[in-house]
Amino acid sequence: MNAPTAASQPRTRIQREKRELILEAALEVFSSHGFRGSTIDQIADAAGMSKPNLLYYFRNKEEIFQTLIHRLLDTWLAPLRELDEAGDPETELRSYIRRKIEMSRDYPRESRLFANEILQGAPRIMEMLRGELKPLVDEKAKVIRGWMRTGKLATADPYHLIFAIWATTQHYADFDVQVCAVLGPDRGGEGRFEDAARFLEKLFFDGLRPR
Amino acid sequence: MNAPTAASQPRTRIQREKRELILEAALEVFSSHGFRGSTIDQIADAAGMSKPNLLYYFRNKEEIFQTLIHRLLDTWLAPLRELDEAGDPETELRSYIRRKIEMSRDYPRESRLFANEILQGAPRIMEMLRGELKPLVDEKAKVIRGWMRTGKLATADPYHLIFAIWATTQHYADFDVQVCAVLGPDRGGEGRFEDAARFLEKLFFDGLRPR
DNA sequence: TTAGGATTTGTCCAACCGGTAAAAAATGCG
DNA sequence: CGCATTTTTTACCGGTTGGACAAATCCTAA
Repeated sequence: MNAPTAASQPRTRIQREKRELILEAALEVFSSHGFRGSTIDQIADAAGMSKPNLLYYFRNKEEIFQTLIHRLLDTWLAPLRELDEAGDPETELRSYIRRKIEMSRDYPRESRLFANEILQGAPRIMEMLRGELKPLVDEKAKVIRGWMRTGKLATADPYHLIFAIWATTQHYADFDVQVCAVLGPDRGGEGRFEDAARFLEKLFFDGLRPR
Repeated sequence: MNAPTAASQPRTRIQREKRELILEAALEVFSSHGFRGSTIDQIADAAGMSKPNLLYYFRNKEEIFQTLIHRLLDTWLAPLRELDEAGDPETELRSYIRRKIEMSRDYPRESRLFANEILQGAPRIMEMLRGELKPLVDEKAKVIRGWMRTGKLATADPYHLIFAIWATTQHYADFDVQVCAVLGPDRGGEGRFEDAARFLEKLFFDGLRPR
């Protein structure tokens, strides 16, 4: 009687497993074609089931996307949340940069999913940006400003600093094909993430002016 | 007799004007929905004509996209081309950053067009990346490495430096809605580009470690 | 074992999408 | 003007897409 699409919590083992399977497939498909560019058939294929079967677990395409992106947000924001006011500013920011580069290496699909959505004007996640992202950034911007006031960090706009860290680190996930095309076949190996991390830590703390 | 779709050069005044009109509309539509997410109807609407009429000027959707992106590439790479080996390294890089930020402010659609395409694996522009972008970056990377050897610039990987400049500056075009959502209504005005330029110049040259 | 719910499949549909064909209208030129 | 050429419109087509629905099958607990 109870269709799983109506249930907020899956009732059976199968429902839990299949919903996971679908979300994994949806991540794969949505992250590489965007919302409009992805079809339910593609997701169903990737999940190894028929379209009607998939639609038994999710009301529609929109609901798959929403479920997926809401579930991923916490993972995605985790590195920023871990920024610890009590820690040493330089150490904290260095490991934030490192963690973000590792996320680009290990979870590029998640990065591209968000990038795709924001690029198209974030019509489906604007709430999340204002409701969860902004408060978190506001909070951490205060922390960074506090660090700057102690003199342990040069004074700069903390918001643009956070943007700069996002941009540079996520670049290696979102624009991976470009990075690889420019670096060429010899330098395009897995080492690029380690190189990027080293470069960025140096750039962010020392800058380009020789000392 | 001669259909304009077969002609490399438009023959009449109307053909020149209408093709321009279509490309302008296509930029608007492609840049905000990506290739697959855009429909010929949307572009035709934006250009104020019917779909068959549009298809009188371009063979198909693919040709509109290719024409558009090839025409835009030069504009897009112009700032990097202007990097002058003979100039002062710091001045040259500062104005490169400024120009790129100005491009994000003045031509955000062009930035998003490329971003959208690269995010989805660059299936339609991979040739351009390898054939035009890589050689240019290789050349400019050599220039930057030369500057570093003179001691006027700290030593760092020039490729990752270029990536970092692209990432941070284009972020303000590609992720504009996120930037605005995080900065909030009070700081979301046009000043954000000027703030960004100031922040980035300082970051790239001085870094975050207090002096 | 078996009834009742959970799951899966096959079938179908209306809207949309890229693109074509041909007729109609507008344009330009001698 | 008269006529050829260019441009626009109308009508249409085959394929795809999101989604509905009911029949068939599977599972599980009593």
